[in-house]
Amino acid sequence: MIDILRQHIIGRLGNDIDNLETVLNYFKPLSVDRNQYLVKQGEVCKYVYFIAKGCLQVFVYDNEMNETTRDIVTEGTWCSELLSFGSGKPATENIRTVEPCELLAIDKQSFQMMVETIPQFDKVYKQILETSYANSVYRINTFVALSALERVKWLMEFRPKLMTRVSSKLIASYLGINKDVFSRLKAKL
Amino acid sequence: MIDILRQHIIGRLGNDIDNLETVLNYFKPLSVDRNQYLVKQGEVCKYVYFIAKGCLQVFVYDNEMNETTRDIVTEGTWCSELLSFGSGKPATENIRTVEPCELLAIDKQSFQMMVETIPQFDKVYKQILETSYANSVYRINTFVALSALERVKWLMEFRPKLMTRVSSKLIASYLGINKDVFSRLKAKL
DNA sequence: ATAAAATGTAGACTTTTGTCATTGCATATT
DNA sequence: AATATGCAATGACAAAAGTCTACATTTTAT
Repeated sequence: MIDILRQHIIGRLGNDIDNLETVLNYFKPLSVDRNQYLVKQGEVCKYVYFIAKGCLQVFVYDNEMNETTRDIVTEGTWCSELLSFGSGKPATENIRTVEPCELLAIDKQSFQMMVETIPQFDKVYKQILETSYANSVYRINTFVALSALERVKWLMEFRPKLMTRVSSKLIASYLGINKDVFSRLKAKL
Repeated sequence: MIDILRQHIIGRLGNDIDNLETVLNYFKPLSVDRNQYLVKQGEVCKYVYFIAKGCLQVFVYDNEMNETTRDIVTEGTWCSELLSFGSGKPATENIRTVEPCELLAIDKQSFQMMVETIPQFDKVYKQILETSYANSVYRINTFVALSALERVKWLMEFRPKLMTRVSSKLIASYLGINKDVFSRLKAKL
């Protein structure tokens, strides 16, 4: 399992990293059932997770406990409530497993030790932050002006695998449209 | 004008900074007319701007040249297409003055020299990035699930000054709703 | 100061989206 | 195996949002 992370890091920083194996030892492998919370709104996010296998939902609750999903994240990527992880302040979002997952978790202390051990690793946090920011910006610029139908088309073009992998309910909350509407629009296409 | 930036930096890093005045000298003051582009989609963003006075619009064009506004930024804050500035890749967004502006601009070379001169300044980039990310996340989680009316209410609660300061057209493109709808909803409240 | 251009509002109408109730199906639970 | 639970699809209807036109007003440019 750890090999997936090894490949990921080599892909980003190159394979001339001295203490790569030491670094990898900082990560704790976790097997998690589906529908388990990794992060809860209001609590501090203590880990950054690398998803070796599975799928996570990043979302918030509104007043009526409806879910709005900001992101659906699958294997080969990082996931965390970064701002809480970085600052130690309460998280503003929830993260929950959508499927049984294989995760590699690193806590803040280890993360900081890692940064000291391997100067290059400082870049990783920055890279994750920049990627996260880029995704958010993209999402705002893409979604805000799109109609429900256009959002569905977007999904089918750019994240087609999600259509079959996760529930319609989840996708609807990701697209910001009603689940009944989503069902109808799918039928239309 | 430079004093506004001085105060801003002191407010963030404290006033025990050795070379503060040297740092401030890196910034070029700019007076810009309204409706001038600071950054264009497709071109590289070469500066980070501090807004001493005025108002900027951060937006994208869609296929029909409609504008979608991701942010409206006023004095006392930083503004840039950070990802382009950081990577040297083409910008994905446009930035344009909404009013005549007094800006303080710093280019990348100066920015990097500054980071070397004042180690603390490394934090500034990270802070700007984190703040930008936090804003984006907030915006997604807030807006995606809100109706047009709720978005207008949100604006009146959290950014009431914009209502009188900038055009309804601009606000509508910021809220992601039609300008006629925006006009009607305002009348309702 | 004046003309030109852009903006804001309003009404009538169309289209899109949301809500609710119903049904069938699949998946857990005991 | 029987029951409960959650999810997806559909129809009927209500509500919201978008479009288009017209017109008044404000702002900008000359």
